[in-house]
Amino acid sequence: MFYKRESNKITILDNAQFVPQHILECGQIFRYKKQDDGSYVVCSADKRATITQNGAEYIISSKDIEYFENFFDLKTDYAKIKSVLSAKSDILRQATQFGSGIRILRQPPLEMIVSFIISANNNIARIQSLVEKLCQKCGTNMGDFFAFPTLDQLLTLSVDDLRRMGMGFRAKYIHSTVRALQQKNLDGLRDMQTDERLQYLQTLSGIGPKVADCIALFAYHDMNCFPVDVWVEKVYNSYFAKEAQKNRAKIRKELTSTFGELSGYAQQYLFYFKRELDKR
DNA sequence: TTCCAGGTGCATA
DNA sequence: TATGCACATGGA
Repeated sequence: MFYKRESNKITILDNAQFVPQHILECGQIFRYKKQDDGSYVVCSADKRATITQNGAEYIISSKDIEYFENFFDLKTDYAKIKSVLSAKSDILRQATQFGSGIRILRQPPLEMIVSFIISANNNIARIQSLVEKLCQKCGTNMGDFFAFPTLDQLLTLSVDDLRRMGMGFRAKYIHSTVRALQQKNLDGLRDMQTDERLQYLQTLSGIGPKVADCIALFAYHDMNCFPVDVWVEKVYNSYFAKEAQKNRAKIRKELTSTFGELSGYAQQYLFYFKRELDKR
């Protein structure tokens, strides 16, 4: 075990397998904040945790510690995954080294569905601010933070309410999708095969192939998925393409056939690697 | 001012 | 099946 769980905290003993910056800043979660002292506050559904550093160790503190043990996917061996991916190509070796502490979070389906509808043609800073506005507008006040809204709470919002928050053309997508979800048990999607799950998700308004992949990956931990966005397009054309390719379906097909059931992991290492490098 | 952001939906050929 | 364009908004 690389971590120790107690009643209200988890101590990460091996920081080669857990780096908060890598985990939180690789684009899979929008509800986190870095504090002035370097610690992080992370929110998911109606739960909250803080991550602080103590020498070579990280401490995750929360009153819902079992939830966050699962949330951070602590039972998966990422050393093994990185080792397999590194052997695939030089760029994967570099990417897994660069984002060595990445872990794919296990997040609530409803929160991922709404958040990634908001993500369409949007930038990460703005997605974060819109998700936070949504929580403040109709999520439960937990004292020191606002919970992500429940389906019932989301159902109280009109298209105009959503527009006033700044959702733009996504307002009607969210409005329509939360209504469709009244008839659906989102936990039932856990038992589906990859294609069936993606197919269902794409029947929802505002969800196309890329957003469906993100939801499957971050809410259902389906590692057969490889979301292709502008950044993955850059990754593909920089490191994998024989000739320039803009067709995202073709890019996805080739990359999933390269990485198989480790696709989701590979996607996050590559996304984080390319995006951070281009920022500099 | 113009461009761009973790795309999708819809019309057209 | 494939391509092109509109869609809101705010930061760089």
